[in-house]
Formats: sequence, structure tokens, C-alpha cells
Amino acid sequence: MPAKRLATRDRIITAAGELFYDEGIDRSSMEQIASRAGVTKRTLYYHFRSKDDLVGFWLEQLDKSVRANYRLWLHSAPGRIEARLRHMFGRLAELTCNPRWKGCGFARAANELAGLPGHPGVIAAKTHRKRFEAWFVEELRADGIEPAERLARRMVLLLDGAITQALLHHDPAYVHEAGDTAADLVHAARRLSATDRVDGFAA
Amino acid sequence: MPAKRLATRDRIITAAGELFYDEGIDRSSMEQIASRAGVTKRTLYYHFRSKDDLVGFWLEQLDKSVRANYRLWLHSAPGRIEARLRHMFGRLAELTCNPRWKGCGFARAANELAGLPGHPGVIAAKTHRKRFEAWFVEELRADGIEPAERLARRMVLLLDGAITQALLHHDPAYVHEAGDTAADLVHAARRLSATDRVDGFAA
DNA sequence: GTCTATAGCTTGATAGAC
DNA sequence: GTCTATCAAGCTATAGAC
Repeated sequence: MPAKRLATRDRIITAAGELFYDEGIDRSSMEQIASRAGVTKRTLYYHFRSKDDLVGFWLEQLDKSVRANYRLWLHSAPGRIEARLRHMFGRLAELTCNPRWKGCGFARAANELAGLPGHPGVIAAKTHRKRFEAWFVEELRADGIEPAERLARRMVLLLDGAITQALLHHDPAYVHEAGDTAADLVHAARRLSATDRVDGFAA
Repeated sequence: MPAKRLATRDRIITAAGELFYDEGIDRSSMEQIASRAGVTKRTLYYHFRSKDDLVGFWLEQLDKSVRANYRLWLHSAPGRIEARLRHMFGRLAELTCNPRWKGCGFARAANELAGLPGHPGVIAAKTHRKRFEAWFVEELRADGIEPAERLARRMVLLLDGAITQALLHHDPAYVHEAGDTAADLVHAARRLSATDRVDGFAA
């Protein structure tokens, strides 16, 4: 596979992603995507069988960068996970203040494509959120919280709630409130965590 | 204003709402809406200036029925608000199991129309969620929880998180988990509520 | 208030040359 | 792998009769 092919393909995905995110999937045409990528529609259809497929590839690529981003946010602060979760939500709150922020690409796609269960974009969005939840389980366990499954689920619930409210009201206070709630829940759970008590002896 | 005019207008809004909810706003055409309502496009445009306006009127009508529904759910169970919130989330969980359920119409609209801040549908969705939050404040206060503002905000965060997760995974467990979290948070807050202690003396 | 008819444009996707 | 050219269908919205 020659390098140029990949460059064109990536350029198309980037252009498509920008339009899908800014305008919505249905409101972005293949014409606009091709134009922004600097190719013709024929080239676009050479690389992607359909618009639906293109949406799927976009979200699969976005999955990697978004999860890497949250991982960075959670690990760029010191202390226990309570404090680091609060920090992570704080960084999200900052992001939502940017006028270019328009919600979560996965939630946007899932809502816009709610009537099409088998759509590649819907499948990619589901997969992304499942990975996100599994990641929270890992992070909570790494900080000595056990069992972590239910608490991880509560974290994704708060995160998605914060994203919806921020999209509606453009008010970072909702995201901060979600972060405080997340920290409160972890704090309360820690007292019940046997693993933590063992760590306490070791420390 | 003659009765027939209102009947036609309502029939159009109903038909539009069904299509907007099932297929999405952009994927529903004025042609389909007119056909489902049993009128021609010309009649449709006689009653509504544009498709955007029609979206706004649909959500304004939906606001009333959705809030009445949640009010019913919260009041159709006995006991303190902790238990009644759990019951409310339980009813929502049942609803999300219905294959016709495709998320929240307001969240769907806000996500699909994220690039159009002044759109009538976006404004209606914002207004709806603000009313919802204010209603939670009332209900918490009526049960002796004070202050109620932050807790009410946490309730809408959990509700919106539950809706997004249920839309993605079609798994009622997320909604039940949100309900349990809501009950836990209220339970923890009640111990700090001075008003409750006073009620305790009075009871 | 409702109809038939249509303007004017854009859509996703394809044909065939090179 | 990329191009020019184009398809058939669908879109929002409007004109003018009754």
C-alpha cells in the first residue's frame, strides 16, 4: 500500500469529521466533504463505499484520540482518583466553554442515527462507550477501589449527563457539578472498599 | 378561530412529531409529513412558515406531555422521595425497553441541531430542561430537602446520562443504576438537611 | 384553507476516460 | 487513483386557482 493512498484517505476522513462534527452528519454532503478534502466525489467514492461507511471510519478514528485525551486528563493531576476525576471533569468543563465545542461526536451520531440500529456510526459509538466504561473500571481498581463495576458505570452516567447539559446550556457549572458528584461517590465507596483498607496497612 | 383549523394544525404537529422522533428531523421531509397528516404541502406551509418552526412547535407541545409523564411517575409510588425517584427511573427503564423508544426527543434535537444555536428546536429543548431542573428543586423541597439546587442538578445529570446510555446500549441496567445513584445521593443529603430535622420533631 | 403544479436546487451515487 | 460529466430522485418552498 503506497503512502499516497493513505494520505488521501486520511485527508478525506479528517475533512469529513470536521464537517460531521460542525454541521451534523445529515447536513454534511459528500460534495462538501470532497471539496474540503481537495478531491472529487469520484475519488471519495473510490476510497469509501458509502457515506455511512465514512461515518463509521470517522468515529473509529475519533475513538482513539478521545480516549487518549481523557486518559491524559485523568493522569495529569496528582493524588487519589477522587481528585483526579474532579480534574478530568474540570478540563472537560474548559473544553465545553470553547465556542467550537458542540457536544460529543459519538452521542451526536447516536442521537442523529437513532432510527438506524445497524448503521456503522451507531456501532462505533456503542463500542467507544463500552471501552470508556471498561477503562474506568481499570482506573478505579488501580487506585484500590473494589468492586469497581457499578462505580465505573456511575462515572459514565455522570459524564454523559454533563455532556448533554453542557450542550444544552453552554454552562460549565453542570460539568463541574458532575465532577463533584463523581468525587463524592468514589469517596463514599472507598470507605466500603476492603482492598483500600489493606493498602492502608501497607502504606 | 374555527375548530377545524386547530384540528388540522394539531394533526400536522402529531404527524411531524412521529416522523421527527422515529427518523430524525433532517431525515423527515415536509413531503412525508404532509402525506402522513393527510394534507398537501401547500396546506402544511399555510399553517407553518418553515420546517424549523414546525420543529419548535412540536417540542413545545412535547414539553407539556413529557413533564406531566415524569410527574405522574414520581407521584405514583408511596414513600419518601428517595424511593419515588427510584420508581421514576424504573418506569423510564421500562420505557427504554420498548423497541419504539429512541431516546429523548429534546436531546435528539439538541444533538442534531448543535450547529444551529438559534434554531427554534434548540431553544425549546433548553427551556424544557430548565423547567425539568426547576421541577426537581420543588419536589426535593416538598420532601424536606434543603438546599435542593445542587441535588436537583445532580438528578438531571443522572437522568440525561441514563438516557444517553440507554440509547447506546439498549440496556435498562444503566437506567436502574442511575436511579440507585439518585436515591443514594438524596439519602446522603438528607442527613445534612436542617429542614428535615425540624420536620422530624414535628412528626 | 385547501388544492394542483412546479420552480430551483442539492442529494448520494455511478460511468467511463486516462 | 484521480478526473469530468451526469444520473434519477428528493429537497424546501412558492404560485395561483377555487
